[in-house]
Amino acid sequence: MHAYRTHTCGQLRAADVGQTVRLSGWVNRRRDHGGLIFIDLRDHYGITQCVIEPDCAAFSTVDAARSEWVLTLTGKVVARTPDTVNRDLPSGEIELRIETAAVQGQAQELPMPVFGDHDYPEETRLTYRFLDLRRERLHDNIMLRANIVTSLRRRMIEQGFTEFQTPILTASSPEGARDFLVPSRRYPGQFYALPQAPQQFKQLIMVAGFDRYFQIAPCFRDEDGRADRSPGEFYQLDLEMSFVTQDDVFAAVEPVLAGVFEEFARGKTVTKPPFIRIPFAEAMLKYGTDKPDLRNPIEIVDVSDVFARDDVEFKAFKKKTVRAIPAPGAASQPRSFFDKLNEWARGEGAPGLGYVTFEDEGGNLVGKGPIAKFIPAAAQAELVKASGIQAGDALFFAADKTERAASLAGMARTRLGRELGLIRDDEYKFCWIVDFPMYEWNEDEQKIDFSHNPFSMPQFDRDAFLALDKGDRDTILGLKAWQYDIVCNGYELSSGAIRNHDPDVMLKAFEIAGYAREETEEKFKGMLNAFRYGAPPHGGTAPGIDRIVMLLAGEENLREVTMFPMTQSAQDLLMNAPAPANPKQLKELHLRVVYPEK
RNA sequence: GGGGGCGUAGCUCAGUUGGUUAGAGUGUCGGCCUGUCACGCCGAAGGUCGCGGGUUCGAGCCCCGUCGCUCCCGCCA
Repeated sequence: MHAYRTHTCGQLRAADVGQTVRLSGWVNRRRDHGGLIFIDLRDHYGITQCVIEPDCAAFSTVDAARSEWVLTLTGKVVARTPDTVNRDLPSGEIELRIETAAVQGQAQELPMPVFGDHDYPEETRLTYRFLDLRRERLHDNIMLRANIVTSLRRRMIEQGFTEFQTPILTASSPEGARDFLVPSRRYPGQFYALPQAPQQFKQLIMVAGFDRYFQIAPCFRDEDGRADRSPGEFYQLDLEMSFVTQDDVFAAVEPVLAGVFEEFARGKTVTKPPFIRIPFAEAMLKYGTDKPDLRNPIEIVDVSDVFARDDVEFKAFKKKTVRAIPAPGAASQPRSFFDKLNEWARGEGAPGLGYVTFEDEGGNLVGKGPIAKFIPAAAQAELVKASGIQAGDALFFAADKTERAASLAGMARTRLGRELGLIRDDEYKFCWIVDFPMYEWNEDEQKIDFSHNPFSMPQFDRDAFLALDKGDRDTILGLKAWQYDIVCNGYELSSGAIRNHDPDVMLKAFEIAGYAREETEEKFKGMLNAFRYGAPPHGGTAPGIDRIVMLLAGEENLREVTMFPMTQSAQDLLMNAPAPANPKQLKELHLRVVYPEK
């Protein structure tokens, strides 16, 4: 007989009755009836009830065992009597009658019980992650993650992509997030950087002629965390293809994502390809964000013109961008509902959130509420027409400079959707956001910045682009890029582009963003050089693995789908990182620590 | 870097207007219990009320500071 087990704890059934078997696992639960002890033995595969009576030689061993001790139990599989069958347990028709018992590992009093589905503070869960990972919810989430990754790999390989590894120790990149730096021992004062993404490598792989690349790639960015953004590191399904247009990339990615979501959606509906494409500008108008949750039926409309009318006397909205957010059925909400939203808007830095409710009076929709009296019937009729609202609905207004009005309207849309219960939670709704602006105006530094990915190809004639100069500011800020995001249920799942593979256009693109040609040459030497020896047109994208798993697991926090996450403040409480380096290490690396003052 | 929430027994939490000895559940330990599966019953131990300072006759509670976790803003090509 095997030293530890003949079966797993999830394996034994009525058909195994009579066999002598050996199980190993953790004590999930111990029930002591004095003369009779039940042990629920748990391993990765399941739970089997084991029972022992006092006349057995192993009794004292089992009697001493406590929760989470690791035991090896040997004995006969017996059928439970009909009245003691446990229907909730796959192994519930049988139990193991313990004959011998061995303790493989004891457990101290637990800082966090494994049994049960109670919530525990993040700090405890992270410090004792190995215990948390034993618990059903996290254990299942991590297995789901593994299965999703396997499925993604299979789907990519089936589409003719090849997985390549790229370096972890590489060069720092300008633009983008803060880098993690790794000091060089051999070159005093010089540093490697961890890749923010394998961006340049995958483009070099295309130049090298490999045609279709993918990788489950670790990415490192030294930025602060959020619920949907791990601090420090995360994983992407990084992919790149040669000789493709935007449509080709979409056609390659859609079946992979739709497929993997179908596979793991557990009954929820998934958008069928092709996913709809929403231009960035339209998304900002209709949804007030570039990552709209399309499960929310509310669509924002611009009503600046209505409030600009001479017969509308509401001064607060004059000469501003005014966006209207229809709130279906909200007219019947109590006054407190509107007050709460107004208070929330103030908290977001807005002057407030005006509203008009609409009711049917003799076949006409009539506006009610604090600001309705400033809007004459003709203007109200225009609001109704523009927003498509009906009797019993309300219309909220966000008024400000265009960008702020759009953003506030977007947040109000999300909030209203949630509070009015308009968002179905049994759907995964995908869309592409396309036609991102290439550049944006940096108000603080009074300069032009890359809006998103500096490696994207501008949607503009090559010669005309090369001829742009400072005087063409409006043209430059109006430029679109071959740049696209995939959004699902309000989460940005993926960002990608058709790349700029033309060294002249690339130098020009960086020059517009304020980088001297020499600087760009220096920073991107490897890639620019490669582009001068025959570069194919190419493009790709990189769906975030962690967010995909989070969505499919129905979680709202990445730590629930990450095996060993850091805290929001980027500490690893289990391994105790970061930690001071010892003097010998520092000396070898030619480093001296200068602590911040105060 | 900034704002909000939280921090009381191993764990989850309650704790009144600032007032006697800070409670409950769970876990732990001891006793009883042969069919439980959140087993049950009896009993016990267990507290730097995150930390430091202040106000007060008196602080878990009020004030100031600080630390940690978390959510958000900034940041995230």
